[in-house]
Amino acid sequence: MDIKSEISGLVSSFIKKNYNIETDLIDVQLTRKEFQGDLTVVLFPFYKKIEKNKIKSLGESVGDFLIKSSNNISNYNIVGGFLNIQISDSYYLNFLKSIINDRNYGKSKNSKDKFIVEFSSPNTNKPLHLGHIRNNLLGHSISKILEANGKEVKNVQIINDRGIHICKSMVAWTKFSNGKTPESENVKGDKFVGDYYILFDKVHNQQIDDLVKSGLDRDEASENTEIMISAKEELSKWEKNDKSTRELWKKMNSWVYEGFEKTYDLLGVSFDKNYYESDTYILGKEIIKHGLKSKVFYKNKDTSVWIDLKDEGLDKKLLLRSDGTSVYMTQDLGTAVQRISDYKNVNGMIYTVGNEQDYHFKVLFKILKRLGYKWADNLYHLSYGMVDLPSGKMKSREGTVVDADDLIFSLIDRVKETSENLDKFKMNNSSLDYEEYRKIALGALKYYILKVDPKKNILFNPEESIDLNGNTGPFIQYTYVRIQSILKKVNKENELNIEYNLNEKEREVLKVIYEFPTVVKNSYKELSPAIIANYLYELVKGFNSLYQNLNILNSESKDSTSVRILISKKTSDIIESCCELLGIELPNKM
RNA sequence: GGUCGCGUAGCUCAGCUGGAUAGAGCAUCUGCCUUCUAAGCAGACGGUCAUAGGUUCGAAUCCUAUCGCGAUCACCA
Repeated sequence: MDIKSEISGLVSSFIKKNYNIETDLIDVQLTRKEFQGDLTVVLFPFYKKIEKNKIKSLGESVGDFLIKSSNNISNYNIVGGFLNIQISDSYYLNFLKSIINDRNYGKSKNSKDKFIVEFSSPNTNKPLHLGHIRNNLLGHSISKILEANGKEVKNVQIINDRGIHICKSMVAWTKFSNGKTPESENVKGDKFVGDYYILFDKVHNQQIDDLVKSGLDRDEASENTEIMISAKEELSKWEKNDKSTRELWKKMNSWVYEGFEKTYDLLGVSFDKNYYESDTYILGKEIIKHGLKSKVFYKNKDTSVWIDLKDEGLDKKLLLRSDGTSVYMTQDLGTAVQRISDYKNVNGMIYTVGNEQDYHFKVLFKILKRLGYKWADNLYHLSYGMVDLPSGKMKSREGTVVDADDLIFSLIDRVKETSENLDKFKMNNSSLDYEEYRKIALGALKYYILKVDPKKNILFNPEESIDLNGNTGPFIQYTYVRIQSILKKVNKENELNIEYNLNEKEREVLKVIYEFPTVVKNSYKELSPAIIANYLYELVKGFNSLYQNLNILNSESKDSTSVRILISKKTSDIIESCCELLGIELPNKM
């Protein structure tokens, strides 16, 4: 039985019996580091029921009672209104013994719940950037966290593969490429297509300037440049299913997908299924039709379709343009319904999308509910803050967007350089493999991004902000690698003597290990990888302190050696588990 | 203007459903490489938790107002 609930139960029954005080759930919490003890019962609430000067004697009698009735409790002390309870060494040691070979420690048994997690969801007109990195890392990590909590998880993305933005790239390519391809130029496909999108913008702006010179006002000019008109024609041809347009569209999108795949590989993410807006908008339109029939939606005079959500504190929302074409919301309705019917019996769906779309998802979920879908109650928008740069926001127009691939490769270079300057490698004239540099660089990036609460904005300085020292991914990887080299030196299983007296540092680490299952649950409840990341740091820091200050091997007694080896082993297991939840790979050497 | 989110050390961030003297890392300064890897350890310095009220035995945490920053309120996605 969990020791917390054991104490909670003992205390409340004791107080009821001896003081005749009915209590709510007794709050048992972890004792703060500065004080002696492991768990703390807060006695302040009893101020109301008994006189203040009797609190201490109340605490004492509770403490004495606890020691008498549980052999897991070895001691207690009272500071102010806090009853600090010390858990016996044998409890910790038995606990360690019981989990030492449990590779799934902290994870829940399969509950057969099925979840869909959507993330990434790019446009197909340009490469992935830093914002997508945060999205991908969050989505991937949440997916792993759900799995650790016993859910069956499907990872999906919705690819925005149609619209004016793709047509822009298509027009620019047709006009200016002379038939060049990613292969012929040896450029990554998404980058290749993105470059034509940029080229479109450049030509477009020139033509605007020309038109302005000839007397048009700027807004008008921007709608009427030669190249923009071509793009619109291309879009309309696409809508009409024009064969050559569709073929070009397919070709250029396939280039982009190839490029995306490479970036996903680099990030270590993958998807069970991709959805395409070019498919789902059709279903979306069907849903609108039904919604009109059932009067959930209404038609304006101009034949555009709307929903009125004013009575829910929201506004009216457009669902179909007057020309019958679909909008963002139309497609999202279709996508949601499609997914649920694809996967059947879905218990929850999580959308990993930036917080600029908070309102959109509020409305989407409301609409689905009004349409009568029962599962609409189980939709969750995992909303995250923007990634800002020291220079301000990322703006594609100003060229301040940080390209995902570029960023990753420059990080790998930096890690390599830093590593080569470390004394340990210089002195032995040795170095690491590229594979290790890659893992370290990505570990740094992933940890850096995931340790921040998802809903907060991140300030990202590509030059300076990823350190390799301190509270970073590499620190965690480094600790892990050191533990492996300890464990390599001892290959025999060590017997654990339950009579052993733990010292303070050992207790510290065991306390943290004890908390792991709670942390996994919390990160699921809050949908926050940051909880895992911050926990991981606490564990690793505690362990390092133990590691450095005590001679783990060859220590004064056989017992202390075996305790420390087992702690090392379990710490290493938990680091592995946490890193898996965060998508961080662990190097073999550092 | 309406709605939503954020504001904690010089910088980047933790702080779980209210609990003890508000915690880390970076930066600055002091020690520690003959022990298992110094990408480390031990320590110093650094705070009016945006501000003002309120609830409470107790508030960074909950409520209200104000200020600051951001997002959003499109027949864009």
